[in-house]
Amino acid sequence: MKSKPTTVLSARAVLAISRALSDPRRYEIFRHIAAESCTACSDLRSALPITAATLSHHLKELESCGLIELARRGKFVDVTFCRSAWDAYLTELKQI
Amino acid sequence: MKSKPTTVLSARAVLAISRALSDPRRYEIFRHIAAESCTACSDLRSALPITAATLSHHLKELESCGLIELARRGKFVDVTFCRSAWDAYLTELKQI
DNA sequence: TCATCACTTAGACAGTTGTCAAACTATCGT
DNA sequence: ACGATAGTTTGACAACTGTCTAAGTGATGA
Repeated sequence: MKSKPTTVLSARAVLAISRALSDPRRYEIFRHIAAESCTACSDLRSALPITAATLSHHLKELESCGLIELARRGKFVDVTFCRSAWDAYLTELKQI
Repeated sequence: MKSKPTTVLSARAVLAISRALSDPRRYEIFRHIAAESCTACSDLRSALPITAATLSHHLKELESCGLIELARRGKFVDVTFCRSAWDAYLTELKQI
């Protein structure tokens, strides 16, 4: 009996996630987001020594591989961790 | 009670492995190795469309992050999958 | 010993990527 | 309407990386 209803990830998707995690800064950003589950963009900026432009770039990378979601809320941008994508990724790796 | 006696990976080690897996070709090579558990270098060459030099480069990358081990056996090089490193990596990621 | 085989090293090149400053867009408060 | 705030886009640059060819190393077999 399978207890995981997670989506199956293509090889491309797995690679995209691995690539996203392979940068030190992006990895740290990602861990912050995952730990908080949902953060404001500006919280990340004050927590990490990083330019707004660079943070924006990294967030877009993390979003494009499905690990996070970005949503505008007025002036701000909410960042939410997509645990389902993360679980799917781990499930895929576990098969190795 | 912990059932996993795996080594704890530093953040650097995790990053090194993620980086190693982020290249399409290297990922494919790695999966071959993991599937076979132990292969000869030349088997990989015949299984993948790749130059000897490039393969050598990728194997060294995979070795330097601890995912595989390389051992000379006469003319040949044996490639073995280090499951303990892989398990340690997954354990680390699972904590996210 | 000599040619071949299996792989490594060195060097070069093209493409990618992380980074920042500066200019831009959009929203909020006054 | 205006200025401040939050984030994005653009453009540029340096550093890195994957790839190949060519030359080198070392073992094997005749």
